[in-house]
Amino acid sequence: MPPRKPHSRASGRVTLADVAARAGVSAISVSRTLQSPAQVSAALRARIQAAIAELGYVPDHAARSLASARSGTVVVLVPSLGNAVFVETLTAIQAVLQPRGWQMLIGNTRYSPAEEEALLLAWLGHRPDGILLSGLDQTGRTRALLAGSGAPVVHMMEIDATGACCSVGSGQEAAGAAMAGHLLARGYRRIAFIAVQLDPRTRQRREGWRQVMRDAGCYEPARDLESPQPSSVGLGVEMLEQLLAQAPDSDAVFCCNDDLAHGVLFECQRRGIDVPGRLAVAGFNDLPASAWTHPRLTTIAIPRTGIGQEAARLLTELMAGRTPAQRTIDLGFELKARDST
Amino acid sequence: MPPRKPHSRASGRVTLADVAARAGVSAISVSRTLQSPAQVSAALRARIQAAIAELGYVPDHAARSLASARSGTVVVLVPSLGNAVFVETLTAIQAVLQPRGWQMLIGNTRYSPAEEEALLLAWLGHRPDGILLSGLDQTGRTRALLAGSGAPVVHMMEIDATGACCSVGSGQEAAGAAMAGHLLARGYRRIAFIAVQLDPRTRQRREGWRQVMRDAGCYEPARDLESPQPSSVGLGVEMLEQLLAQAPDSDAVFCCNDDLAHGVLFECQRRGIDVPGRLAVAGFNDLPASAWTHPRLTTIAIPRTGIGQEAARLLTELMAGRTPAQRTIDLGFELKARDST
DNA sequence: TTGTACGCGTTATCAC
DNA sequence: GTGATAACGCGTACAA
Repeated sequence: MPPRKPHSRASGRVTLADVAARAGVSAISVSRTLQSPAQVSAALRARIQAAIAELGYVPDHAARSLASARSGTVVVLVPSLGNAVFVETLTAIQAVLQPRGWQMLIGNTRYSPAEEEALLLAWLGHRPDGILLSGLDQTGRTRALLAGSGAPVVHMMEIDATGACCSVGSGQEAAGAAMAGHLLARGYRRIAFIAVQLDPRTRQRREGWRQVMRDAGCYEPARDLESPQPSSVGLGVEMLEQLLAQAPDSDAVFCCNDDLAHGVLFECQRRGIDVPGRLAVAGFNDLPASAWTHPRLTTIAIPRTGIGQEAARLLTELMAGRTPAQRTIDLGFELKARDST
Repeated sequence: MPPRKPHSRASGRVTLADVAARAGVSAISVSRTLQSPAQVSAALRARIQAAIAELGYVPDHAARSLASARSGTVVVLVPSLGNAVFVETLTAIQAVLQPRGWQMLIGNTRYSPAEEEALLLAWLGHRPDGILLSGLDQTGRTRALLAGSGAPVVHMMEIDATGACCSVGSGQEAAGAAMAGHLLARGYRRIAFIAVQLDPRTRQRREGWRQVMRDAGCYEPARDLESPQPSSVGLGVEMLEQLLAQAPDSDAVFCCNDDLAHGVLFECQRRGIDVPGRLAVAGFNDLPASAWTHPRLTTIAIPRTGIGQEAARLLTELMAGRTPAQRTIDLGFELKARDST
């Protein structure tokens, strides 16, 4: 019985074999010119490169990934893309990974551990060589998926005191405490805190503020505001209204991030509230605009570029199979005392 | 001679075959349970799904892509991630593509056609099923790569009057003209324009403004400012200084985008320049904060969510092999006349 | 330095 | 409804 006619399922695209045929060499030589040119003689290389250019060959990532067991991708999950903090962190990560041959698979979790889990599951099919996560509050299933993936993981933004996982970030509680200290030092006593989004980092900043306020004997629940809504300039306006309604004698507001503080600043201008004379305003994150508001905004800058760089560098160490010098890197923060306090 | 011992190159991860063995079925049944459950009997399906869960099986994207000639990915290239316009467009795209089973491979071109080309080349290795681009100003090589990829392409933000390619966006020149008309209608005559970044859309907006100003006999080169720098709030401050230096009698400024306008607004407050009494200020893009600035900013809103939705929808049509009703979709814009003019 | 044989994990195809 | 077999395009291992 004659063998069944092999049915071609070829994609019609230019393959390594096509390039090889064109250059009159074997496929593996083409592969080598791309992966480790040094192993191929200059003469062959030239012929092959010409063939690649003529045919417009683009290596097939799937085939390469399957054959080499390396995908050349790194999954990066951030809670938001509308926030300069994460965008700049992504940029810094890319600056480290791209030159070393890795591509980023970006996911936006929208501050939801459930969405994070779903995103991770989806991206895991790409067999990433490494994973970069924001925060430490993953779901149980996410932890299981991470463990099962076999890929090294680095957490960004927060630091894990236990050292159980690799992390690069800033101490959020310490930062919150520092701002509270700054306001007290400037003589403010009736200091409010506006917490929105209520993600773990927001809570930690608030905890730092509460602790210092309690220690100073100044903590009053009426000045401890919160809203689960996502942060925005408009929400800052709204929260200021709420603050003025429920604790009108407050002399300072510490907003859990800069967007909120910008809204507060705008609303103060609209109402003719003098900042910082009548009300001091502080933010968190040091967004680019915060250096230019009127008055210029006092805020806390976390080293987002540094975090991205260090996290990516740490991950490349782990992906190379090396044991990093430190598993936990606290990059600190900087209090930018400007005109609004 | 005995056959060479086959060297295992298995990745050690859970595969379709592992799940099949566990469930006591063939690999293809597992595959079908995942791809087209209807083809598998309920009994088998249950056993298989249990096995999948027990083993924590995650399908290998590379193998699937290789075998099926469909990658399930769509490349989306945007000029910036620091701009709410593109972030919101991305969100809208994802809302359409994700439920239909596609993943986004995001690239940030930083307004550079050369970076766009490099990014495209890198992502093309993933054999995307479709491609979403921002703008119409691609390099020759980019066009060649696109054509060679075989994937359908939709351009966003600008519209292609020739209909040569599929595009979804707003007429930038018309929008620029509309704002010029608005300012003239409000009685301003010494209207300046601040152009930064100088991407094609900025130039088109400026062209619209110039045309209307010339027609009104009000165009003066001294009020036509430009800077190649990337847009930022700080640059707005700087450009206002420049404007006041070279054309101090200007009675209105049209900024090519809202960041710039925010900077101008802040600097006006700092200098005590009354807006809009002494100087009217207008922006472009309607960033979320623009509704809350003091005074609230007059600007032009382009339907970024609609653009993302329609572009993604159009792309899905093309990816399905259908011929879309229209290849060019102009979603228009909306002039938000607020307090700053 | 260059080439041959084979396997990576999955789905298309065809047979039962 | 279920399964056996053969690709998909490339890199690893080994041979020459």
